[in-house]
Amino acid sequence: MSSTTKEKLLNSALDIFAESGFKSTTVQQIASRAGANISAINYHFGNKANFYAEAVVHHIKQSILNNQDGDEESSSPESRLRNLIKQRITIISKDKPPMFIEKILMQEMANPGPVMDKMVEHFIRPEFNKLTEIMEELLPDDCTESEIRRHSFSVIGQCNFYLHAQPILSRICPNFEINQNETEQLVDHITSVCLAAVAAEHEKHRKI
Amino acid sequence: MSSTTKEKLLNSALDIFAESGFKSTTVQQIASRAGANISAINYHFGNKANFYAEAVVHHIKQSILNNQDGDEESSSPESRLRNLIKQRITIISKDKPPMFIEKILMQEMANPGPVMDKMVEHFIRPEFNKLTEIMEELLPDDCTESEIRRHSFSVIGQCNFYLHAQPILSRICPNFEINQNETEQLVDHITSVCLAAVAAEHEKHRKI
DNA sequence: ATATATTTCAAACAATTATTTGAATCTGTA
DNA sequence: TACAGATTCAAATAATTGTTTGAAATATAT
Repeated sequence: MSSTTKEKLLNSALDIFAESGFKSTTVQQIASRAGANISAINYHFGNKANFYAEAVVHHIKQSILNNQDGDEESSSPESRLRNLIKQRITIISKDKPPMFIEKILMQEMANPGPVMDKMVEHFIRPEFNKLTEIMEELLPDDCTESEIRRHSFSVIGQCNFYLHAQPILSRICPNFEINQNETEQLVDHITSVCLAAVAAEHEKHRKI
Repeated sequence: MSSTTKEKLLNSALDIFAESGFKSTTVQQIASRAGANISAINYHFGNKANFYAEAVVHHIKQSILNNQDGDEESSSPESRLRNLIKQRITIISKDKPPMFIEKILMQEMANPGPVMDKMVEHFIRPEFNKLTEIMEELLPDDCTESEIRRHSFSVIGQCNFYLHAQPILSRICPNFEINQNETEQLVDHITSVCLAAVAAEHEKHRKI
């Protein structure tokens, strides 16, 4: 429990930024929650914007370390796809309400800044590349780059909806709750939708 | 060109709010662009928050009026699905870069406020209901509510990805441009993915 | 133990910004 | 024309907030 002020600031920062956004969050709030003086932020990080950026990458790196479970490179592309979808959807029930990084991502999508680039490089692009590899294996060999890309986007789009559209979901389907059971059903659903699409693509290319 | 100050304010508001978000937007900016005095906003709308809300619903209602093209209630559920997807995707190329309302929606998703409720009631729920009806027709009769819902979400998720993840897309696939041609291909793709999933669902229910 | 560097803190600073105010101007009406 | 209400405007207000400052406290190294 001997964390430095700098660490305490970094830890207090993310959930407040995630909850209220960069602009609405005051350095006072963060400093208070960290039990630190206001000027500690400028002392350790220079200014608010840089502090925000450092806090985000700090937590991204940390969450990457935590989620480095075996990737089972060997298994079939089908089960690797399922696994990727599961990892993404599971964030909802595992992270419970928080999902700080996803909320930050939302804000950066609505209002892109320098932090968006860091998020893309640190965890979006790697995951997208992994997904693309899987789809390349699954789809017919004569699929174009564009076709593969569209199938990848279909996977991401379906997953992200549940991660990012919670405020819509809770209003449109108040009884819809993503518990452990629903999570499994979602993973099954999205996986079979994507695999059905893959099968249809094979069918189409066979006819030609 | 004889628009009242109130109208000029409403028209100048949305794109600035969409671009910078509620908090970052200053009433000064909007008043300047409208060629109005700052106090006009408080005079006509009471305060900034209410002005923001009124501006959003004003433009939602207006855009609903503009997009009230024939809905062809009679045609097949397949073509109605395709049509719904097309309408949604076409926003990108039709609205060109702006897409003010979608940007506002993004911000409300990242940081929900009273405006989110109005957006849900005014155009999200109606569209969702329409989609649900279509999916009910397409899917096997013994599909559960939950299954139908998941299929609907798959449609929305895929569409919304292109509407909302532009900042990610432009970074991850700099050469990916959604022009007229790509729009058509996207509509085709999403439609066939969803119909393939529907077909698979029929297949599954037949076996049981 | 002393000197040096680092870190913390309360207070001040400077800039921004939503909102109010009260006079001036315009608009329609009798 | 003259009057009443609505609207516009420049200026003032009040509150917030990121940043700076310089002294005090703490840690580090000699």
